[in-house]
Amino acid sequence: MIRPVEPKDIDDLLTRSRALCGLRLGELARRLNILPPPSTIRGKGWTGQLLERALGAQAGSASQPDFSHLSVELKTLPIAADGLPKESTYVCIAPLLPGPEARFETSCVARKLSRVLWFPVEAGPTVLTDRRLGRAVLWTPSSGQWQRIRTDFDELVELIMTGGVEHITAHIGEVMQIRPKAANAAARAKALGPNGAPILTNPRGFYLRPGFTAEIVGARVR
DNA sequence: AGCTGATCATAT
DNA sequence: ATATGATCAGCT
Repeated sequence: MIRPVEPKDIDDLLTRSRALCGLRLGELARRLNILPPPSTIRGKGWTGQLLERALGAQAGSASQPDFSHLSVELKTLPIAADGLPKESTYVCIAPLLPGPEARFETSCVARKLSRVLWFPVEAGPTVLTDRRLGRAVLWTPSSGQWQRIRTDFDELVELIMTGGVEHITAHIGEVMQIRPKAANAAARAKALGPNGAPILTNPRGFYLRPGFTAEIVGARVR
């Protein structure tokens, strides 16, 4: 295995994914001739990018699902020693101005979450290269899950589109929240201000809460 | 101990 | 600056 091509269909993708179950990240990186980062703090997105390579996803920062021809988004999910997701999961950038992205049906949230291949990965104190891959789960939201996602989306986007972006905190939302998503707190993006006038604010992103992703992958509780 | 706000790397 | 991939780390 050096640089796999795109999987031809969903079954192909799942077969490849299952073949990686139990593998340590260091071994996978070695097979792909990819160097591990010096530390997790300097390699926050490394695990996800490693899996993209391993499964033949299209690299790049296009606003498309990782496997666009299959409409499948790939997400790694860090699992702590207790079997539960350790972190929230970034979904996409939150719209700060009116437009198609502000309506749920045509939002990045709907596009990204319609089909997700969740890849559990050991997290915690172990060194990055010793972490093992888990069993991948292909997920499409149930009607109830869509409903909960949409309720949070609508509440959050309504706040933004009425000029209340500065009032948003990560406390809002049952399964999905909005948090800063930027290089740092000084980054600015154009948004709708309180009086309909444009303002500059820190860019935000949608994140799925750990409790929700635990439900999705059927994380064990001990 | 969990969560929110902040941050790190890479590509376009 | 905007998008992708995420985890860090201080505060409650």
